[in-house]
Amino acid sequence: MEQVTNIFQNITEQECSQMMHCFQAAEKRYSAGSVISTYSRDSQKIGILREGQAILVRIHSDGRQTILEDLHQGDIFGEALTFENFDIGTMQVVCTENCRILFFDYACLIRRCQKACTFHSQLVHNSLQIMSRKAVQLSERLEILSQRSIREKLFCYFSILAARNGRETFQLPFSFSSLADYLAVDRSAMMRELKKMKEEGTVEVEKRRIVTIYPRQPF
Amino acid sequence: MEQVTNIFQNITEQECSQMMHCFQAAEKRYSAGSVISTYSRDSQKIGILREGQAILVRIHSDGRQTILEDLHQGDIFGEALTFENFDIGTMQVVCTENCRILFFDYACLIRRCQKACTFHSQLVHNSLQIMSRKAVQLSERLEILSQRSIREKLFCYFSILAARNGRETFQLPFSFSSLADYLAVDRSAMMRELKKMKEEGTVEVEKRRIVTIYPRQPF
DNA sequence: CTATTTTTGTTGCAAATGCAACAGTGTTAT
DNA sequence: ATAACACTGTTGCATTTGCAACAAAAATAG
Repeated sequence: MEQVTNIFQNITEQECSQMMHCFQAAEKRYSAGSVISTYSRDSQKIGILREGQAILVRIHSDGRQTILEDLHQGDIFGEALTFENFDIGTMQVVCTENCRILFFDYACLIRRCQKACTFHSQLVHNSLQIMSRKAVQLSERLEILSQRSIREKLFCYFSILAARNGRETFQLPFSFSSLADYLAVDRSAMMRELKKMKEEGTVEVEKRRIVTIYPRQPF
Repeated sequence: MEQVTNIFQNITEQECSQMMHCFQAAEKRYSAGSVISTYSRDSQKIGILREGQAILVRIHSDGRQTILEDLHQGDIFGEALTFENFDIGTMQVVCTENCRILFFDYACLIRRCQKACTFHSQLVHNSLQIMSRKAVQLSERLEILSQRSIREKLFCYFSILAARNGRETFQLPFSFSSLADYLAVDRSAMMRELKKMKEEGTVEVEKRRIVTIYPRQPF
């Protein structure tokens, strides 16, 4: 079974164009910094982030705002999907990069349309996959951030990457600066810790290539 | 619109029992510490956590394990929903409390059964709601844990609770010990910080009743 | 190729944090 | 009623961390 990253995965070109019509789909572009107003205006639409990055924010009464969710390529969003018991209009989707977004009717996703398109099951499956994979990713990062020290955070993240790669060696997916952001720690403090770990021989670092050397397990 | 916490919300009793048959549903009980083996054996089943708590863990080759997800009441899980590009059998759902779990066929959820039950849309809608609400919750905690200091973490969490309650006063949903766990900080350090904040007058604490006093916004 | 920007690597220092340990208070079980 | 247990509140101390600041290397743009 393959990994689902695209809501239209395993749906043919032909079915897609058929569906676009069926669902009254429309693609729109937004520039970095702009607010996707369709979000609050038409709660019946859901959006698929085809390209770019965005955030889902909640606006507090005092003007402060909380980031509720980070949205990346392939993510699905829409009021129909995030409704909680707070007021409509207090939430916004804001583009942090130039975005390309495909909107379509939420009702179409959850029930079959008149024409009884056969790919509906696949579409629902893909949606569920994308959302549950997101939960796993978020939980993964939560586990990392729950670690108390920088050293533990590094270890935790490294072992996830190692496991994902199936070996003790792997490539960092981003720069050390971004790594510090991802681990939510100070970059210089992280570098210092990394240096110590190298000296102690618990990791080997060469550019973005990392080799983890697990300490002997006590038992 | 109301908050969806139960996958069967807005589905009548009658439809439910009809569905149970339709979906070959079965409820099982697990005691704390036990592994839900159905998870890896029958990948076509999904589970609904009706009662209790569980975790989704990945078992590494060296015996170590990573918690991928925390599962709480109402959560949906199943291999069909969490499959990534790692081996089957390396993941387990382990009960951390006594659990009551309802299993049913995943295929039934995503496509209409022979009898064309009308509540399918509702079921799919509920599933999507539950999963997206989970993403919001996880992101919320991520934002909190991304804060650098204990003070910022407290503020961040308190303002989320305040916003949720619609006022500056609210009740902590759990003990201070649990709060420290939730914020992933040392309890005594948190108490110390809380004391400082009380002295400075930025919060009022009386048992589990918290009043946040926002500092004047600079502009 | 050169200028500019981003990333990496370092350090001193003050402040924040975790740890350990203990006492007091409240809660629950027997 | 009393014991057992969980939660709260506190403190000293060693360690870790964040911050600020700077230099060098690497990547990118013009």
